Amino acid sequence: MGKQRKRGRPRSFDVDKVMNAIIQLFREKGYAATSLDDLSAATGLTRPSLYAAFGDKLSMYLAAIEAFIGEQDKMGSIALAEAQTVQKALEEFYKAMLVAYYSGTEACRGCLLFGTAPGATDIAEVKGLLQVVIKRLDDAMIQRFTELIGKGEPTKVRAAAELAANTLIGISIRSRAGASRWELTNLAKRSAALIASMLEN
Amino acid sequence: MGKQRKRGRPRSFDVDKVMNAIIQLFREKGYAATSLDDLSAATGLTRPSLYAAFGDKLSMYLAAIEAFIGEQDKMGSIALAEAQTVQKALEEFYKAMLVAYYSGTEACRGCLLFGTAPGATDIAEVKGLLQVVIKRLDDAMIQRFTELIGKGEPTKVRAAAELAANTLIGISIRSRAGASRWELTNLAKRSAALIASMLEN
DNA sequence: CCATTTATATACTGATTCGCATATAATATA
DNA sequence: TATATTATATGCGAATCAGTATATAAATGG
Repeated sequence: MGKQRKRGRPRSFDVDKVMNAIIQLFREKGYAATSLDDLSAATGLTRPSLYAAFGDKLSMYLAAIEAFIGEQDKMGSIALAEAQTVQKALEEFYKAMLVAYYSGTEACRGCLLFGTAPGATDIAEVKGLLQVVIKRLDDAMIQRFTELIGKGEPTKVRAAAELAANTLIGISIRSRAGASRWELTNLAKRSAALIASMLEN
Repeated sequence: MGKQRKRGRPRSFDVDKVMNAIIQLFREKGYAATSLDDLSAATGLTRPSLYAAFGDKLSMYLAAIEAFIGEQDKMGSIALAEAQTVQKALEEFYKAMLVAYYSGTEACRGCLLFGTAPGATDIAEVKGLLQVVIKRLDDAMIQRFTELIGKGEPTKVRAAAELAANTLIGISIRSRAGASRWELTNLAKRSAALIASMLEN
């Protein structure tokens, strides 16, 4: 059950490569300011081809977010799971996120979701997606913290998890404001150390 | 030196009221998705009147940010200055911010700057303004913390200040994702308590 | 070789975009 | 009252927007 050729004319492009170009463009200009002509130019595909492959503009944006966040989730989960102290786990987690945030050109920085979705929350699907991802981030932090320190005060663990999650959001926004990778790497280290120290006593 | 009438035909509208309507609209839909027709409809002014009073669309957006942030800065400074412990100062600070974040209709929530500017950083002025405000926020936190606790470890104070600043950014984004005011008030209290406790030892 | 199926290319549509040109209205000054 | 000055109203215009209709190309199945 490999990939037996489908019936009609085959695609002349690589879907993943094109999706990556779409991600970069939305990441650079946000949802509303990105036109289908921009997307067409950046991908080398005509508008009808884009429609056939990804649907309308909103569908493309949502798909781009899913793809971007899916990759981030994967990398983040690995980083959190492998490290065996809270400090190290957070350090590695932020480091993994920063890899993506500083990929591509200087014009597109930060997280596609945290960077551009808050400016498009008038679209219900975007607002919902943002909410879901934040919730998942909070939960992931709470879960890993409790695994690593054993059951502490639940309120304290929750507060620390929220600080850790908000630190990621802050890093996203700061990267879009022009902060350097080095600067945010240091911020991440300071935050990781302080949050970890709070959970020790 | 009062307000002696100017020469020509007088304005038929209140500039502050109109600016407030502009703020609400940009806060709701972001920069790019807000059209001059939208602004015209929301303010009751014709496009030429808007242009005469506020310049082009970008100028209007930047002026709206300055007005919104100016008010936030004022309220935030008061809250930070009046409280005499780190925990109370942060609690009052976030509380003051949440007043503005949850003003207006349900459609427009959160901070005009943190909510919509990161999605418009392809415009240099917007990116610059975002950077400046974040820097000011960091500095304000560092300064007030050192005033309240006396000179502690500079790195620790800085880290705590960054956590406090990122907490505000996180609250902004969360409010746009649909979090309730009550929910974020509690998050703010938990964060304030934990950050304050870190500075005590 | 022909029919079917899928992808691409060209070109069009009707709506919306921002900004301005022109004309009119309302005020102060001379 | 006449003139200068500023604000508002109407409407234009060139560009861009998202989405699609039609025609052509490239593959498979029979």
